[in-house]
Formats: sequence, C-alpha cells, structure tokens
Amino acid sequence: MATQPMATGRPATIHDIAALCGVAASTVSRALANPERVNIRTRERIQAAAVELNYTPNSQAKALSSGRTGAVGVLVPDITNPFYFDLIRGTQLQLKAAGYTQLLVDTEESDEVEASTLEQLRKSADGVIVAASRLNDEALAAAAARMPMVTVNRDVDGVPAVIIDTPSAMPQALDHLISLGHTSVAYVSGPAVSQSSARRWTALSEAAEERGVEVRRIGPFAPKTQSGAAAADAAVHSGVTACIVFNDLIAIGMLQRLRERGLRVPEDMSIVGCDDIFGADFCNPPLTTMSSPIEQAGRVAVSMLLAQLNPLAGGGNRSRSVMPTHLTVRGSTGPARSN
Amino acid sequence: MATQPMATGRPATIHDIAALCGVAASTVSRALANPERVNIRTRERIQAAAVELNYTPNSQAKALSSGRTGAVGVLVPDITNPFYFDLIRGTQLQLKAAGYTQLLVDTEESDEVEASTLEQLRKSADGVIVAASRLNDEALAAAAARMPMVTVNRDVDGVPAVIIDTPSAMPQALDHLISLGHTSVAYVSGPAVSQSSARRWTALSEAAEERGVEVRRIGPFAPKTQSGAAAADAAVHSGVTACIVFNDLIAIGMLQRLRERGLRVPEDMSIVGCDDIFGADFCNPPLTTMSSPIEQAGRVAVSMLLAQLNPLAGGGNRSRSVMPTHLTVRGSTGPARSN
DNA sequence: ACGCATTTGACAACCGATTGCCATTAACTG
DNA sequence: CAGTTAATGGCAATCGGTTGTCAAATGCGT
Repeated sequence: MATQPMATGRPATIHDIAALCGVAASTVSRALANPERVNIRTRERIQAAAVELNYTPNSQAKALSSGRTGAVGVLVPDITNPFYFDLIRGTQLQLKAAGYTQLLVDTEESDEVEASTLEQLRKSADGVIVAASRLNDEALAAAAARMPMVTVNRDVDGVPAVIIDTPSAMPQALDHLISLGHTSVAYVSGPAVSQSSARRWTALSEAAEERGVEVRRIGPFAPKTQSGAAAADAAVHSGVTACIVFNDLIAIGMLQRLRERGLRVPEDMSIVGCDDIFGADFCNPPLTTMSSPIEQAGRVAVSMLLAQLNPLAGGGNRSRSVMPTHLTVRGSTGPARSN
Repeated sequence: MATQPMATGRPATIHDIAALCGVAASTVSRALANPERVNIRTRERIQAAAVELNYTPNSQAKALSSGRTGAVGVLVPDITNPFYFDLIRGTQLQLKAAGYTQLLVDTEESDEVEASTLEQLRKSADGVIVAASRLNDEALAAAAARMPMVTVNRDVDGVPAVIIDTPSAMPQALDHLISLGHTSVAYVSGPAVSQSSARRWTALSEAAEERGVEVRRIGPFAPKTQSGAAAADAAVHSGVTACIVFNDLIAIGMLQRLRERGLRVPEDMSIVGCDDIFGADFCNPPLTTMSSPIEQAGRVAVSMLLAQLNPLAGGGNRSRSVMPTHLTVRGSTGPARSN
C-alpha cells in the first residue's frame, strides 16, 4: 500500500513536477488542464508525478494568472438568523460539488458593509449570491453589472434572482384563518427595507380585500426573536385575533411574550409565521407557518450563478427562479376567540 | 462633495497609481505598506491618488507574493447544527474586525473531507480553526504542525485549543437531578469519535460514583434532532427517570418523541441537554441545559490564532483556553416519578 | 526516402503585488 | 567645504501558475 507521502516541508508546485519529469512547467500545466494537448505518455508520467508529490494547485496563483478565483461570495444580513442557516447549507453543498469555495460574509444588516464587501469581493470572487440585500435597487443593479450576481428574495431589473414565493401562499394562510372564524387579522411586518416583507404585505392585503376581511399592518420589527415581545404587545393592543408574521423568528418571540402575558395560543391569538425555520416545529405551540424550500433555494441560486460563469451549454440561463411555498398547519392557529 | 468615482471598467492597480504620480510601482507599494519608508509628500500624493482611483489591493496578488492570504479557514462538522452557528458568528465577527476573511467549510462529519480540506487550506489560508475535529490525534497534530491551528473542543498535545468546559458542569447537573429525587440516570452519548462526548461521559460517571448514583450510558447517537427518537426509546426502555444528553439537538428530538409516545416531560422523564443552542429556550418544555459561551469561544479561538500569526506583542500565547459553563434550569427537569 | 500536415512541448510574457538591493540625493558632522 | 551617513525611491526578481507563439518532432502519403 502506498504510504501516504506525508506532505513534506513545502507543498509541491508544477515546477517540482516539471523537474521530476524533465519537461517544462508549462507542459505540466497543460497536461493537467487540457490533457488532450499533451502526449498521452508524457501526460501519464506527469499525472503520476503529481500524485506522487501530492500536488495541489495553488489557488492564489491560479486566480492571479487566469482571472478566475474559484470562490463565490455569499452575503447574508445576519448569520445567526436560522433562515440563512438553511440557505447557506444549500449554497455550501452545491458550491463544493462544483469545486468552488464559499466565502461567507455577514453584512450585519448594513447597506454600507454590503456595498464595501461587494467591492472587495469583486476581485476575490468569481461571483456573489446576495440574500435579502439591504441595498437600493440602483446600487444593487450597478454592483450586478460589475460582477456575476444572483440575488435571493430580491427582485431588481436585470439581476438574476431566486425568489421564494411566500406571497403566493398568503391567500392560503388567510383562508385558513378565515375558515377558523377570524375576521380581524394583523400583518406583523419586517424591516422597512426588506422587499420580502413588502411583497408579503402586498399579497396579503390584496387577498384580504378580495375576501372582504380587515387586515391591518403593524411594525416594522427587526427580524429577531427579541422583537417578538413588542410585536405581541402591539398585536394585542390592536385587538386582532390572529397575526400573520413576517418571519418565524418574530413569531416565536411573540409566542413567548404572549405566554408571559398569560395569553393562550391559539385560543386567544392565532399566529402564522413565514419560512418554517429550524425550531418552528418544536416551539410551543408548534408554529403554523409558510414552509419554504430554503436549502433548495440556495442550491438553485448557485446553479444559476455557475451557469452565468460557465456559459457553455446553452442551457438557457434562466434569470429568475421562483420557489413554491405552502402553508404548514401546526398548533399555533385555531378557532377565533368568540368575544 | 466628491462624487463617488463609480468604479470604472477595471479595478485600479498600483501601476495605475504609479503612473498617475510618476513614481515606480514599488514606491506605491511601500507608501501603502510602510508609510515611514517614503517621503511624506510623495506618500500623500500616492494616498490621494489611491483614494481617487478607488484602489483596493488585489488580495490574490498580495497573497502570492507575500505568502499571507489574509484568510482563515473555519472547519465545522455540520453547518446546520445550531451550535456551530454561534461559533461561526463569533469567528466571523472577530476575523472581520482583524481584517481577515473567513473561509467556512462543512466537513460533513467526515475525517477524509476534513483532512483534504486542511491540505487544501494550507495554501489558501493563513491558519485554521477546527471545531470538533473528527480526525485522530495523530493526524490532527500532524496537520497542526504544518499550519497554524486552533481547535475547539478538542484537546491534542501541542495544539492550541479552546475548550468549552461542559464536563465541569456535569456535577451541577447531576446534583440538580439528585435533588429532585432521581437515582437512575442515563447519559445519552454523542458520536463515538467525539472527544466532547467522551469527556462529558467521564466527568459524569466520576461525579456519579462520588455520589453513589447509578448512571448508565446509551448510544452513540448522531448529533441531530432525528436521533432523538431512538435515544428517547432507548432511554425509556432502560427504565431511567432522567437523562443527561450529549447535546441539545438530540435532547430536543427526545422531547418530541416522548410527547409522541404520550410521556410527559418532566413528570415521566427529566431531560438535561448541553450547549444551550438556539431553540433550547422555546422548545416544549423549555430545556434545562448546560449553557456555553459558544460565540465567545469562537472569538477566543480567533484571538489565539491571530496571536500565533502575528507574534509581535509578547502577550504570552496561551495554548489552551477553557470557557466556563453553567447549568441553566428550565422546564424539562422536575421531581422524579415516584414509581 | 522526401515533403507536407499535424502534433507536441519549450520559451517567455504576464497577472499584481512584495521585497532585496542599489543608486541617488539630502542632511549632517567635523 | 569635504566626507560620511541616512533617507528615499527605482530596478528587477519573485511568488505559481496560464497562455500565446513558435520550433522541433512525428506521422502520413506517395
């Protein structure tokens, strides 16, 4: 059995291989990159030497000379938001499968950090995936013009995007609540700059109008469980019997706050979340929510980006991919309080 | 107001700056790196030009010539485990503060992936932080000899480590259970290769012996909520009245399974988790668990690594940092069933 | 065995920065 | 004012690859 050559002092370079085989470094480079351009016997000698020396190409050098870095930046507003866990896992898996490296950056919900990161990444990554961008349309379009980009949950003209179509499930959610006898519903909105939140609200209010139900909007709230307390208080104060909440994080926070206040869910207040993140199924009560294929969205985003980067197969680069969503009913919704 | 020069076609290089200022490229490089080596007036001209051209150094080129990449690899066994998200957030924050880039890699609980990633990273990162390594001591020590490394929750001779001292809280947990009348306790163990799990078990069994309590061990189980079902069944079958579980993920899974089986927590079974991850406070019932300063552990790991990389200030490089842990009592523990 | 087409592989420039070395110039000493 | 020292900045090599160019070697047909 070939004993693992236990990488010696310095990693091997193509020059080491070239010396060992008695050829030029460029030949080695070709043998490894376009094998058909090199005599099969030489090639095999080179490949054997590469294995023997435990050669790994230096990605920096490769990037410098070829212009491609083999890395993809993934920007998320808040790395601790479980929603992004799933997204990141999706991108990570797909990127690794394609031999790319993932550069994960937390932009801390700041448009400035986001902008400067994008500028930085322009040279150290081949492309970027930007989730829930906090930039305005103009800045985002400008950035996309300068480097391959795919956005997630953000629609800007000319920028390929993966959209998790939570809005389309809003009517489902509303019908679910109406069927339980709710007539007074609140939408607990997310960050003011969030396009997702805006789209969800639009879809919900349209559905409400069609059905002749009153839906009021409260917020905005930061997408964190801590915001749930204020959101719960606002909801209670507004007198509604059910809430559709921008995301599960806030919804879970509301669950906790309502419990503290001695209010029962769903008897006194029904809660519907969005996203179906980790934890939505085991909180108390389990959260009725709009389930999203988040991890899949990450994978699709990567595929779309890679299609941009390697426009070989004319596989018709889709520039917009909509991920379906559906309502998952759990324990946080129930018949309206008959007061 | 200086209108943002809206980055033109190609990013500026030091050559552009040199040409604009009428000096050599090397002078520009020096002016930016060691300002004191360059005449103040020249320097200021250069710096002004750099700003005007919106210059950002090309990190690839810098890495190639200087040997330092400005990147740090962070290896975790499973990116979807919430435990690591707190860790990752800690490393991310601290790395960014120090101007480093984080290369996040999910090693998929595989020692092979871990090994090959380490070899790869050897050239593309200045150092690595390895959480819950699945490698054996030998391989890990060998890897650490080849590049700066800090481990998390893994103790190997000669490798700097951050240890979250959950074992030290084991007596607390056990006393808590004993005080509630439990005399028959199970330890639900994690992966067989996990040093953390082994250490926790050792600490627990020692504490049990001192106190004359019987503690049996069941498992091993994969650190996922899904494993909780089997773990719960095993625990019930073993007849214990309380479990101390390797981590919160499994514990939460057990909570769900016990509920399915019609068993009440804590009336029929008390559960103590480890880590205090996202979700431990809002599951049903809220989980009694060993709280760990996970994010802080990530920050400390980065600090230790950076101290290795820049051995300037003789700030006595600690090679081992132990993070304290304590028991957080919530609703999943209660008086023993008096059968 | 000769000439032509084709394959194969060596050479060298280049990517963008860093850095050792040296020449120039300025400033200071005696 | 000569001589020494220090400050300054330019040249060129280097990092590890990629890639265009071109000469040499090969194979083919006749």
